[in-house]
Amino acid sequence: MNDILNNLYYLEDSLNNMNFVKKKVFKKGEIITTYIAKRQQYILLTEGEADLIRYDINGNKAIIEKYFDKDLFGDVFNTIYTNNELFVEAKKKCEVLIFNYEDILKCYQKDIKYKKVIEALFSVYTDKILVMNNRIEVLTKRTIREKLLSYFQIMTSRKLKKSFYLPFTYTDLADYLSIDRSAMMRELKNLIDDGIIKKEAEKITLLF
Amino acid sequence: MNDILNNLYYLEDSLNNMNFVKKKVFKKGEIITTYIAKRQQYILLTEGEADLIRYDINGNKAIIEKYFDKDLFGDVFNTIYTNNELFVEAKKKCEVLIFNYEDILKCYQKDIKYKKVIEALFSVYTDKILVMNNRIEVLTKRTIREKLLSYFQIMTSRKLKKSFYLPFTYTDLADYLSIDRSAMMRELKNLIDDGIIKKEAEKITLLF
DNA sequence: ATATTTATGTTGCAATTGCAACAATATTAT
DNA sequence: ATAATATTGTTGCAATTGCAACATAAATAT
Repeated sequence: MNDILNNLYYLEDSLNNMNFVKKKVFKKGEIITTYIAKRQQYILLTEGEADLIRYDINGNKAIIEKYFDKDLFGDVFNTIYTNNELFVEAKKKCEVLIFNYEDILKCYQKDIKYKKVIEALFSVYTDKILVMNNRIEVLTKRTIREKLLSYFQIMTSRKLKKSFYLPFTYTDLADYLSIDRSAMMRELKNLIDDGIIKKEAEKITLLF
Repeated sequence: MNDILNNLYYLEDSLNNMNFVKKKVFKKGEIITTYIAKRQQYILLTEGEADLIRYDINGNKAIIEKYFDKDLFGDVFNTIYTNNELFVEAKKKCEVLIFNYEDILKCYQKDIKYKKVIEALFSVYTDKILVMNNRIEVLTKRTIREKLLSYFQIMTSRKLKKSFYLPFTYTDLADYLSIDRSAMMRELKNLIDDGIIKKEAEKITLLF
């Protein structure tokens, strides 16, 4: 994971020195970008917090992804074969670097020292794929219990310990697992009663 | 979609002319690669059919992905935070080209004409992400009916027509949607009875 | 041509899940 | 400090789903 972060810091530094990269600032509530037109645009969030939002056919708003410091997003990462509106909204004041695919490759052509920039971009793709693989792994589990355990195992397998802190609220966890919150709470209680997990506020410990 | 295919044909041609690319042939049933060690290896399946297989903790075998002509796979595309065994097994006689990430970047450093190779690789990543986005979109739907309709809409939104042919059996569709097959059949019947879809063998037509 | 395997279609029943509705905390805004 | 908002925790009940167990049809192997 540190590799990815290192790459992203390198990416930010490099981008700051490239003349085709635009720096922009958005206030809370402003739309940073939409994914209606495909324009192979990358946006690196250097500071702030933003949500990728989708409105479905029924007009229901859903938060698809959350972006924080050093997150890289753009239409290429969220192509989907539906015509739902997708856009990124600033949740706080946001500072971003905007650039596009063609310019990145051109800069590499001109100067071989930018190899690491290309590598950093590749690592972002790989990381997105990792995150999505994890999500699919969890979502393909049939029952709430299996979904929870699958998620817990992924969270603990990154490190040696059998415990971890939830990176978001229980309400959000239910959203992430795409299950009903109250049903999830009930199943968490079952897992505790069965001696399979321990739960102290946001800290989950696996007992197997 | 044709862009991606063009890119892949270009990739195959280019790879054939690169000295660090190894050509290999596997018989049916042989293991093409395992994903136990992370080695940034890419494998282009030039001919044949292969399955990405995972054994979970209970020893249950699951087919995670299916590969056909011109599919590119490798450990980078299937990183996940669990220690389940992952490997690719040839379902027919397979011809593959094996190469790795470092060599590809090196070759670009030496000769700028390989820009298109890098582009082709990027497009593979983007395509994988598209496929995964679609899968997640469908899997996050709560009910079987919503899952089916979401999948159908993705299938039809690629083209103007309201109908399409299932690319796999109904049994596999249930697996893809991660739902019980009989429950899915029942819900398909409901959708037909409600006049929402038409179903003729593998052909599905949306009536809305 | 026949046997074997795989896929489709159907149904009763039990288990799981989602929904609604609420109380109790905790967090954030003014 | 107080109000407003968001999160957590809980439960009865109805609806959906998965399971098991079939029959039938289609595809594949011998």
